[in-house]
Amino acid sequence: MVTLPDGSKREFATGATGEDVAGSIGPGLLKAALAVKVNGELRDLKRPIDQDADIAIITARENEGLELLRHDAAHVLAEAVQELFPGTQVTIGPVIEDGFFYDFARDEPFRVDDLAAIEEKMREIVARDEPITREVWDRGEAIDHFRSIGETYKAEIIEDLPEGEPITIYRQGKWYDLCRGPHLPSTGKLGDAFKLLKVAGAYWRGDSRNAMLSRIYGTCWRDKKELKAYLHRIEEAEKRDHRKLGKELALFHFQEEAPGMPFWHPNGWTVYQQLEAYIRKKQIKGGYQEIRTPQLVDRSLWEKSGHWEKFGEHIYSAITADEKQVAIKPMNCPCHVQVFNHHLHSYRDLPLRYAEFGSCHRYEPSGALHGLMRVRAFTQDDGHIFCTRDQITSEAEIFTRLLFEIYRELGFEQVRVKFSDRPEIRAGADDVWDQAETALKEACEQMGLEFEYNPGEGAFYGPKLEFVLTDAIGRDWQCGTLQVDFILPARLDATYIGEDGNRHQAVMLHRAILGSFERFIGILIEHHAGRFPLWLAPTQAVVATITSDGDDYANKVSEQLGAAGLRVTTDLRNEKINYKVREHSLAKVPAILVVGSREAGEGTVSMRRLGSRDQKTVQIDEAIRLLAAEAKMPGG
RNA sequence: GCCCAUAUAGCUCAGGGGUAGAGCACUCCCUUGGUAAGGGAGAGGUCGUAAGUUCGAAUCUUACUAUGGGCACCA
Repeated sequence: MVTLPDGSKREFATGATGEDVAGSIGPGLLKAALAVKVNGELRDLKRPIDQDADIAIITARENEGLELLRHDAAHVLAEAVQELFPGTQVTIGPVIEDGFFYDFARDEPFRVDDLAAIEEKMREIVARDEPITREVWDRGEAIDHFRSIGETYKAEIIEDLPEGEPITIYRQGKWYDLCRGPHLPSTGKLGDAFKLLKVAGAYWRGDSRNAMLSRIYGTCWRDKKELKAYLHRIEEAEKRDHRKLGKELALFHFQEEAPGMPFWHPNGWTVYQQLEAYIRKKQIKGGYQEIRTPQLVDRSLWEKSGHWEKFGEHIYSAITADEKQVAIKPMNCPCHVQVFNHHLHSYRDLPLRYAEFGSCHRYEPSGALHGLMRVRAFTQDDGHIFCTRDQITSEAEIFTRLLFEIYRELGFEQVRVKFSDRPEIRAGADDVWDQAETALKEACEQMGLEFEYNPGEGAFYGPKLEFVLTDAIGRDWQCGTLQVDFILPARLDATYIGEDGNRHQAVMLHRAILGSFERFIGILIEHHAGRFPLWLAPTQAVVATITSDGDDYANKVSEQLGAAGLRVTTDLRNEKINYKVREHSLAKVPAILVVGSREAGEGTVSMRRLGSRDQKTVQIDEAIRLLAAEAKMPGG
């Protein structure tokens, strides 16, 4: 007796399979069926259902079905590879977002050029429509078997499976692999909506001490249409790549002599300065005092803070003429403690909120560099709040409100919060951790802040909140952070005089909203696809003439816009207006003000906004009013 | 740092053992044209760097550097 999702019940003989159930409902469903869900557990279609159960037939329409397709694509890939490249060992091949990959162990890594032949072989295997069957093997025999055929990685995987876990082997044609399953009934069900995308190296078990395997990535969809849509989506994302736009819009560049360190050009630096001015305004309003600390600080301070030992390999340093070693600061916190410590503080002074647009350098591994997103020279919108333990909750709350306000004003409505608590390796006593975690959690609760729990992911000195925003095309970026720290104040003796007249150790809250200006601007570029809102746009308006008769008038208009605080340029070139419009549109200038004899006669401009083919003719004053209002920095 | 790929004019790219090519941009000339490329001419590169093979290397080999895609890393 089985119960279908619509509540109806059907009777079957014992040993009936998912296939039988699907077939009894209809031939269409039988054809589309990929697997069956028995009491919530996904199973092969051909596996007998040995009890009364709730049954759902899974087709490609369900996400679970799509995942099955991807999983099978990985298997077909592995079969193809082993057919074409005998001696290659298989390891693992999971489903990932939008596709799958399979890691192979091979002396010669795969090359991009190999993909076409492998994909061709995969299509052949699909065409063969090999039935896929499930077998349960004895554990010891399985290990011996895989070892005997030279599949040492598979043998190792089986050895690591928990005792009692059935060892299932899936066979398709002559090929077979250890797999938990379930799988499609046959390779033909995979269809043709898959594509191999790239090769990559990947460490066995994700550990850089292990051998590097050769990974092949692919994507797989329900049909060709979905595959095409996916490939289109990737292309669209590439169009907003901040490195491409950075070049096109003349925002910044990188060069070989300073890898990972951006050279900001006038356009990019304008965006930077606007963003900085905005954050400065918000932070001052939010009760922060801005400070500035040195770039070069003697090694001894970093030794005392613990950074030299723990992060030494990331620190740039220099030997001075008097043979001292100075570190180019990789972070600002120790310096902020120096400012705090320079005066004696009463509990009445707390909380004390210091902010610095702190320029930091970190020697990041070469392979980690990525445009503005991962750099070696960057500026944090850093801040440290010195407070008492009792103030952690309220300070966390005040900070989080500020952060959400800023994200919203910058156009990011969707923000997730992750709460990371004590890691295995940590400093400080457990009762201190209890207090820090409780305080942070209370702050979240008081604000009604929902968070994902990220166990064991905290900093070694304290728990933290991480703020992840979602951009216009749905990608997540972790930007803001709030970290509770009891360790650094202890190491660097940050204290205050309490009500009782005794010295107490201050608590330090490390916090950033943007994270780094470089990275955040990269995110903004991609979020807006290069079309910055007016307040951030490097050039806000261009006044373009139709003929040289309009030059004087254009200069006058331009001057007035400039006087109103707008960033404006004038295009008097001997070019057709079509040409000028095209060029400034490609440069993503938000407003093109065309002036000809008509406008000059009427004291108007013909305003064309980026992204629109329409234009409207307005008085100069009106144009200034409209643009100046829109160009206002958010947040009052 | 590790694997794979890439590096040719300001940009985007083609070419390929016999001493460099296109389009755009740039300069000059003609054109004064109403909302996404008007026409003509010219200038511009020791083909990422360094070795090697060769009569000859931008082209083949190796190393290095940077960049890209991943992996590891991201305090």
